[in-house]
Amino acid sequence: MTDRAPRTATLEDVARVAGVSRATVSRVINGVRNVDLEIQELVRRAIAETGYAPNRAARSLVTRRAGNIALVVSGAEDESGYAVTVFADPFFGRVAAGAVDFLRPLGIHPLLMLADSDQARADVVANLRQGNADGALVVSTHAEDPLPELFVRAGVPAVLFARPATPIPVSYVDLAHQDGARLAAEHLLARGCRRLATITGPLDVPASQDRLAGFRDAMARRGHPYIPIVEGDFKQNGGEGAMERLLTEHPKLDGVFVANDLMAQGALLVLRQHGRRVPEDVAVVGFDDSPAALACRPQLTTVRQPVEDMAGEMARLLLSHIENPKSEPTSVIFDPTLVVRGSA
Amino acid sequence: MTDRAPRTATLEDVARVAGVSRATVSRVINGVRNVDLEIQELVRRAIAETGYAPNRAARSLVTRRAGNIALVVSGAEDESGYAVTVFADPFFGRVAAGAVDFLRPLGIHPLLMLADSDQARADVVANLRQGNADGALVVSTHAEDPLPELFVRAGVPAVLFARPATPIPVSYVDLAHQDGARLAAEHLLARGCRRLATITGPLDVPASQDRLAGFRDAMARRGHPYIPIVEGDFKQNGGEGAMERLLTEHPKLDGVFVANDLMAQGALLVLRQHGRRVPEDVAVVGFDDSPAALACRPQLTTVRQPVEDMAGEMARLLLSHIENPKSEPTSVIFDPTLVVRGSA
DNA sequence: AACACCCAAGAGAGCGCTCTCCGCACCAGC
DNA sequence: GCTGGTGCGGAGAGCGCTCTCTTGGGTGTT
Repeated sequence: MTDRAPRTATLEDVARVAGVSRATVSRVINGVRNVDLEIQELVRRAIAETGYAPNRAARSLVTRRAGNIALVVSGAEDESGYAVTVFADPFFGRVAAGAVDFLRPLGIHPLLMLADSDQARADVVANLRQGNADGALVVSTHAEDPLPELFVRAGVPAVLFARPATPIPVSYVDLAHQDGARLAAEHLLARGCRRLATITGPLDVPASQDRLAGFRDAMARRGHPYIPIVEGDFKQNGGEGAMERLLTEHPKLDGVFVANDLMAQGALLVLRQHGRRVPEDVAVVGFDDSPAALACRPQLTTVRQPVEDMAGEMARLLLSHIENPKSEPTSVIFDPTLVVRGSA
Repeated sequence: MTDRAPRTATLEDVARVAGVSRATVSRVINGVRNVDLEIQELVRRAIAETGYAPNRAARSLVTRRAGNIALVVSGAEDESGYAVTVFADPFFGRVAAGAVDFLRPLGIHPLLMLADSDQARADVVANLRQGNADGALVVSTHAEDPLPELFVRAGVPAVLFARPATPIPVSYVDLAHQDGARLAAEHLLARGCRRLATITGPLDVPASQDRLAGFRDAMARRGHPYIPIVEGDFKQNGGEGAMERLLTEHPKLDGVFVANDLMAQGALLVLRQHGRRVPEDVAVVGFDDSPAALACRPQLTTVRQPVEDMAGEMARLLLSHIENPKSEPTSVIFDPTLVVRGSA
């Protein structure tokens, strides 16, 4: 090669310029231990002069730390050609935002990975085993996601969003879904609704089960043992279909608890089409407090899930597991709050 | 340390098990050059047996390639505490999806970075210089973003989404915004609208300027030299405000071209509040074909921007620049299409 | 004044890989 | 039978860093 690039400065170069040893430069860069203040200044000047930037690969090689973590979305393959629906989902955006907010001050950036097939999951695990990231934040789009198990088996530190459907020894953060559903139930009853129904999420997902159980339980305690339910899919379309059915089967209902905002948005649309005023004729409470809640008219009263904080906590847990690999799995459960807006 | 972990297998271990040299194992792993088929099989077996996973740091150290690329969102600081609004924006989600779709088959994962302050931008550049990623995909949320310039100066390969406001020698992909606006204009005129107006994006953004220019130009050519405009901010709220103003100042308008779907969604809401039927009284055309377009009622007729394909092309360009560092900057301009739905 | 002690700084090994350089074996050509 | 080419595999350097070990000089104690 005749025209090799002007090789970027190394520790050695800085050391030479500063007139000290490589080890000393390393020490001031990593802020460790007794280095004379004058020499520190000397080194710093040499770093500036040479435009030195430490080589992460070399560092990683010896520290056995990548300094990156993975943010993995795992689930079934999307029917559309693109991964669109996952990443464009504001829920995922909130997770990413929460993780980034927590990690950025630490100089850590998440690697975005999509694991929507067994092959992809194997690739992701291999990638982590190769040391491309020190651990993984996992968001599963479906119940029974095999990825967490794979991570556990490979000894890769991982933290999940939401309790796994099958218990495995892995840390996770979650929401007190039942409490959230209770909040919704109490609010609907308090505003005078008496003929209530609920649109649930996919019932193989623990979160859906919990929200349903919490709602039923709260209603039962208050003298409403029977609550009509329709199972949805957490998407707007599903919410529309479910609301149609509910309206057909229970035309006189006056309140609905919808297990997430996207479906609630659909439900609102259908209610309006059928000439029902919200909240006068039918009150609607959603779940999540996603951006969609604000795009609805009336704006959605909803159970807020502090997704960003939860994602931040995931990152915190992951880092501590990376730091201390033999620590026991933990879980952190967050409390939901009710955000009252126009729909109920 | 008494209880050191059972050190993960290295090339050396595989070589020993297979009874060959380290170099040979490396050759079969990287699929290079003449290795006897029998020996290949031997090595593969040894790899499986030892559960070997190559160490990326070691490889990166010698190849001088991270095998990662950065996906950077650069712009002004968010007023909310969280990075929420950026990542929860479906537009960003589509970019991420398009990039991931293109990169995943290549075994490359994007590093998610947020650069919302000068400090953060400096950190991002430093991170790239350290070799944490081989190049950057840049999405700027505002015009005059200083990040691209920083990358160019640091010699970091970068590809931008959208033409930079100030010309700099860097590759980018973009949309033929003017053509898109023309499509909207022609459609509105074709359906009989005669009193048209437009809600623009922030006018310091080239895309906004182009959409406005394209719309005005197309209208002028068809005998409508004057078009009322209101400047928006690309957000739903802004769209609502702008529509209010438009309705006040031009109560008889019968068609609006809104520079993005989010604002169009807001405009639709306001039109309904004011008792205008869409599309009968006022026809509305949006821009982007974002998921919001489907959440509107009526669903939004909009100019589709093939964001996923554009992001994929960004990744392709970036990879080729990484491959061939002295290649000239290029740009690729995509064509918009009109998606006709209910609103116009 | 002699010794122990401590702390700052250097020397040097080594992390796991790639890749160039070589050597060896085999074959064709004269 | 010798030379030259070719194809396969090994040896070994070296990527840039961290970190242990060691050295040397200053300080404190008796």
